[in-house]
Amino acid sequence: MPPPKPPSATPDLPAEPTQARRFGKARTAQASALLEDYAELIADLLASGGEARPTDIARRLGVSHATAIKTISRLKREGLATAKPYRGVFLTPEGEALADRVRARHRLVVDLLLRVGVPAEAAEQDAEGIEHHVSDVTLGAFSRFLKDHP
Amino acid sequence: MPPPKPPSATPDLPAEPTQARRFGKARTAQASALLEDYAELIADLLASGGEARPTDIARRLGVSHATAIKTISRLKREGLATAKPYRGVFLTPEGEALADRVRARHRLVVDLLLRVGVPAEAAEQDAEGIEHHVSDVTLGAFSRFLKDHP
DNA sequence: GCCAAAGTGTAGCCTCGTCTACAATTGTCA
DNA sequence: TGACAATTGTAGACGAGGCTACACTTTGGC
Repeated sequence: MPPPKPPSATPDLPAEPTQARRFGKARTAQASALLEDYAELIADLLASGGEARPTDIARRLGVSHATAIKTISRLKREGLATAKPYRGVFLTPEGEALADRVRARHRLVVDLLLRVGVPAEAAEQDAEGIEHHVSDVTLGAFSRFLKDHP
Repeated sequence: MPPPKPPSATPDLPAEPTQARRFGKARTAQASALLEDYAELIADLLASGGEARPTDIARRLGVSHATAIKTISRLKREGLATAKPYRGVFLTPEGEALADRVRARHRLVVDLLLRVGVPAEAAEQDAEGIEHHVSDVTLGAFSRFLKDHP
């Protein structure tokens, strides 16, 4: 490859740092996505059934119980959950706060999708993946849009 | 934990299989996200600069060149790209098709976000993460919404 | 009271995506 | 022409997230 192309081989695309930052953020967002899903699900189970058991969590998420247990360990490591052996999982205050935020965001994303005409089934499905990448700014815009276009 | 709760410990949440399917899909979507980003970027570089070099790709994506090269290998393994040592990267027809699809989807997602009032900067940023989780059904809805609400 | 089934936990393995460090190639310019 | 700087490629490590297989608790029902 020719070295003398002075600064970059691609003059017209957006400045690299911007694009790199964007991709990087999308990558890190994905990293916390799993924990968010777990927190939300645990909160749901606790609220409705009273118990959050690894096997139930695994079944809901479509993974093996071993995987669920491993991720629950990570949740504990990050201070989001507590669990004593053979005793079910609970959320710490931070875990609950996270779950609340996630739940609100999920609802908002689904509502927005429905509002722009996405069928319910697809809205739920896609929201599961989309929600983890919606920034607060965008969330605010969604909420405003829904208020103005009921 | 009590064994005799007949079918499940959580009676009121949506049926497990549905939810598991949703999460599973979100997980696999994320798996192809990287390849999609690479394909799109390579197409951009090829179109504008004429060359797609591993180092440029790495810089744009904000990763080390080693990471880029490894991912390019995967692209080749999956039949999306071709590359000879020290000679730059090119897309196969399938790779180009993928890039086209990804680019169109990206544009549609950004447009939709802008249309509902998301600031340009946030729209671009969030779209980078969101686009990989937007199904064809949802994409169709977006396109219809934009046509009906110009 | 015991016991078998269900749930829980552990170990070991795999792939992906990322990195750093080191080796090899290229191509210009002195 | 040959050396040097940049690019490219390779090796090895690591953590996340997944799985299967195997071991250990718990607990209701007999």
